[in-house]
Amino acid sequence: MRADARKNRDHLLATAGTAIAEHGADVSLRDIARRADVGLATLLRHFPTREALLDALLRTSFDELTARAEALEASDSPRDALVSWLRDCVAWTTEYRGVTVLMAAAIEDTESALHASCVTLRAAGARLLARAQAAGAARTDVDGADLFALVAALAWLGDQPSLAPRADHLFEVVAHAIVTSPARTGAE
Amino acid sequence: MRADARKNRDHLLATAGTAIAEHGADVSLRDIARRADVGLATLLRHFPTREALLDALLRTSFDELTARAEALEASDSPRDALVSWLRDCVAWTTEYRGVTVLMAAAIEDTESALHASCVTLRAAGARLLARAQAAGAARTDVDGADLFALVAALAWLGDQPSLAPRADHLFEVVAHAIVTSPARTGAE
DNA sequence: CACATAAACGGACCACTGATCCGAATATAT
DNA sequence: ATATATTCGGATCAGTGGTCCGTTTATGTG
Repeated sequence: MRADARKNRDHLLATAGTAIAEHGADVSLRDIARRADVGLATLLRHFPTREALLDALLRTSFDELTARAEALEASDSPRDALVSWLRDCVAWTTEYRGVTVLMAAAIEDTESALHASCVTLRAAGARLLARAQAAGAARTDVDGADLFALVAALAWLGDQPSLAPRADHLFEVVAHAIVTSPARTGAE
Repeated sequence: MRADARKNRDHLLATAGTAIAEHGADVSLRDIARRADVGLATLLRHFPTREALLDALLRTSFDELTARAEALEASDSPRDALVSWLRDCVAWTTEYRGVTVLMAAAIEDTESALHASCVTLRAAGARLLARAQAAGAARTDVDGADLFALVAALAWLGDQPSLAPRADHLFEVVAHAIVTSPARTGAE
């Protein structure tokens, strides 16, 4: 890749990061390009779709989340590991308002640039869930896809300004519905 | 109101109903106008915003849901009354894809044409919840706003094509999290 | 029935969106 | 220094919700 192209790409990524953090994931691509002192066509050449841009932007976060899931697989409490990882997932999405809808669309759209990352994330969650289930610490009638959907719904909830104040509390309620009751997570 | 205006209004409402049922609540207003053989300006004069159009379109459904809630207040099982009403709410939104997001935005936007209907609905749910709580059949740490948010999240889940297959199952999971455990609802 | 007037209509327009094209500018290798 | 392949971005397109204003039309009064 040519040096100037690389510079533009990096600059665009940085600009997109702040723009999305400020105005949500459906900010105008033209605005991002403008703020990066670059033509819209340039942005679209580097990132042909909004999904592609987000994928590049969120890839490291994705990787951190999956890495954290793997680390937690060695934890001594499968229940706490699961709940705490789920909490991290939901909390992470609050950084980038609007990303949840795109992820939900991407998980079953193999064409989407976000598809692979979403599938990986779901698999990581599924492993944590399976471990908790094996330890008798989680309902056995939910699977990885259920978990993904539930996290997405809770994240969406946090994205809606009017519902966001309830998000944390409802996370606890829903989390208790998944992990089996013996000992409460102690967070409420 | 002049006779021709009334006719246009009714025709627009009918056309909007089918258009939204087909393509979701964010279908192009221009399309609706076109299909109704009417100028976009005419649609926007009758219904100045998309919310206003939806409010007119969904008002009867809203009223049916609140009426049903009131009827259920006399039921002999506060727990079943609550769960079955919640199920109805979620099921209803599947008729009009995309309406959930607008309702979530409207519940705290007093300017929105949907605001009043949403507030009424939330109040109806809150009464059913309070009754269940009084009967010891529901968690006491959730309120009407929590209920509204939870229903919205589950409805949103059903709106996402990739997550929709899980919606029914997850409704049961979440419902069990709200009503207290003594007797399962028997739906799983 | 004819006509005046108030009401409703809709085409033309605006600013905005994502997207595409292609001539101009430019970095890089020879 | 030059040739070439790469990158750039302005112009343009079809689409969106929204507004304006001249034209049409329904309606009730003389």
